[in-house]
Order: sequence, then structure tokens, then C-alpha cells
Amino acid sequence: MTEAPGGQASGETLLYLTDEQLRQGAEAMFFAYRGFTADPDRILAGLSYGRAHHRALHFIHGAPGTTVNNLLSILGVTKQSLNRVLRTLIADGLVESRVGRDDKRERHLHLTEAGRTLEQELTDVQRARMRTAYRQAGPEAVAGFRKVLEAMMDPEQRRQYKALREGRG
Amino acid sequence: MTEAPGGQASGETLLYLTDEQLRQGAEAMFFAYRGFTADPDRILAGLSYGRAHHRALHFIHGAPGTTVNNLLSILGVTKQSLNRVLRTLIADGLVESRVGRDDKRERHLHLTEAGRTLEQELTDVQRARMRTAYRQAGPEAVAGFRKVLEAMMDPEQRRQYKALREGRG
DNA sequence: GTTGGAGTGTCAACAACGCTGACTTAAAGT
DNA sequence: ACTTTAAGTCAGCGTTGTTGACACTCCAAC
Repeated sequence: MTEAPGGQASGETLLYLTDEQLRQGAEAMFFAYRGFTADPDRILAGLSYGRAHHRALHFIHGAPGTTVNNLLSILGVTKQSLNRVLRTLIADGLVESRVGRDDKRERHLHLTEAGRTLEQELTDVQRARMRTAYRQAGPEAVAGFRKVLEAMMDPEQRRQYKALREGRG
Repeated sequence: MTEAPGGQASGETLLYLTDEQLRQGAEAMFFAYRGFTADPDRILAGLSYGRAHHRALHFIHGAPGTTVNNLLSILGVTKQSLNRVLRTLIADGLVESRVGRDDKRERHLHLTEAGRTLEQELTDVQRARMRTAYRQAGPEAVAGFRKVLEAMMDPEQRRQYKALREGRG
């Protein structure tokens, strides 16, 4: 049925589009994502935090002063879901919520010193793994990696992703 | 702190190992994984199934007759977690569980016709996205993509990943 | 042959974190 | 004054991880 109607592939150049290759790509994504999150997960487990807390810390660190609404659209979760996470982070003194100066409805989010410390700790182990993977694979492979990942995003996610990059220059 | 102790990078060739580059890589993984799972998730949502059901169907399809224990080590979850998913899939007639002939403790798992149909449906939408991404990025990018993902896995996960490939030739 | 341990799978209960829906408060915009 | 928007809250539910306790099967030692 999905066995490539007109034969396996038109030639060597399209070998990477066979069903088996795509299947392997999907499995690679699955296993790699597990590895990608494994190290931070270990740290978080001991703090009764989860991946959601890590993501919040990560993006607040990357865009200090961001509003709740903005964070919501980046993370792609509901307000209630994010709020539960933010409430514990604020209560534990890792995140600070400041009322907006211009628009007082808004809350601007910042990491406290403790928040920066935990974010750093989580980021360090995750970056260590990525650094090793990047080094093993080499610069050209990394360029390809980034290219495929970007093409795999939804348009809206790709927009978010690029905006973050530009926001940091 | 983690700002690359001995200067930004030794040159152009190592630009991809700066903290900012690694950070972008992590964000790319996050956004891309969301895209990667989005299409199957939409289908599953209407069936009161989740990602776990998709994964089970995927790997049973890829290794028919596999035992629960084997599936366990591939998915990297506890057997109780997997069991709940399998129970619903079996109850709904998507998966068949056959008592082992040699060792009656084992259960060998197979997809039923209905199971194959759903697996196909889920796989189709996921592969469509990957195919588009692969085509946009080109063969060399895809090779790099696979290389980096493989390097990002835990050794055990990499072993599983390669074993699956070889099992299908 | 019986018994004890290891292996495989099942059931029950709990936690994290998504979701929807309904509601409040406060501040802007018109 | 009225509507819209930003944020927060409460209640409740579903999926999917977890650990703990238990049943069935096999095999090997006694």
C-alpha cells in the first residue's frame, strides 16, 4: 500500500525517502528525544518537579520579563496547565512575577538567583550531551540536523523558534 | 560561567559548539518533537488513545510476535504502564496476545487486521510530515540529522535502535 | 516428586501534567 | 458605561508515568 508505488525509489538520490528510511527516522526521533530529556529528568525527579518546570525555567531564562501569555504560546499549553507549574516555581522562590509598569494586567516573569542556579544546572547536563553528540557528528551533520528539525516544525512553531533566535541575536 | 572559557570558539569550524548554538539545538528538538507527534496525536485524541498506544502499535507492527518483556525494554517504561495500554488495545481488538508455545509464561503480541489499519493510518500522517521535511532539507541534511540523533541516544537506546534496523534488514 | 527461586504478566493505587469549563479581578480600549 | 483582554483560580477528567502486592509458569536443587 505505502510501498512506494512506482518502485523503491527513482534512484540512489531518493533512497532517503523510502518508507523504511522514514520509519527509521521516526524511531531515531523517539530514542533521541528520550536521551535528550534523560539527564535533566534525573535532576528534576529529586525535586518533585517535572519537564514542564524545566521548560518554563528555560524559556523564562531565555526571554526575561516575558509575560504569561507569551510563555503560553511558546510552550503550547493551556493557561491552567502553565499556571500550576508557575505557582509552584514562584512559591519555591525560583521565579519572580512582577506587575507590568505600562500595562498593569500583565505579569513579567524573571528568574531569581535560585532559579538561575537550577536552570543552569539543568541546562549544563543537557548541553553536555548535545555537545558530545555535536562533536561526534561534526559540523556538517549538525547543519543538516538543524535543517531537518526546522522543516519538521509546524509553521507557527517555526515562527516562534526563529523569533527566539533573533531576540537573542 | 558557561560562556566558553577560552574564548567563543577556536574558529569558524567550532562555531556550532557555542552555548548559544547548543541552546538553539535544544529548542529545535523541543519544537520539532511537538511537530513530529502532532499529526498522530490528533487522530488518537478522537479515540481516547494516547501516544503510548501509538508507540505500542508501532513497535508491535515492526516486530510481530514480540514478548511483553521485549517491548518493555524498547519503550523504556515499567511493565505496569505498558500493561494498561496493552489491555485496552487487546480489549478493543487491535492487538492479539498469544500464550507462548515453548514458554507459557510469555505472551506473544500481534496486530489484528483492525490494529494494522490504525497503525497504518497513524504512520501515514507521521511519514507524510517526515517526507516533506526530508525533501525540503535534502539527502545530506538527512544523513546529518540521523547522525546527530544517533549520537544523542543513551548507549542502551542506540543498541535497541540498531537492533530494530537489523531485524528488518 | 516436591519445593523454592527466578521470570513473566496482571491488578490497584498514586503523582505529574496535559485538557475543558466556569468564574473572578483588574485594567485597557472604545 | 460597555466590551475586551490578561491573568489567576477552582473543580474535574484522561493519559501515562511510578511503586507495591500478587498469580502463574518454569526449572533446578533437594
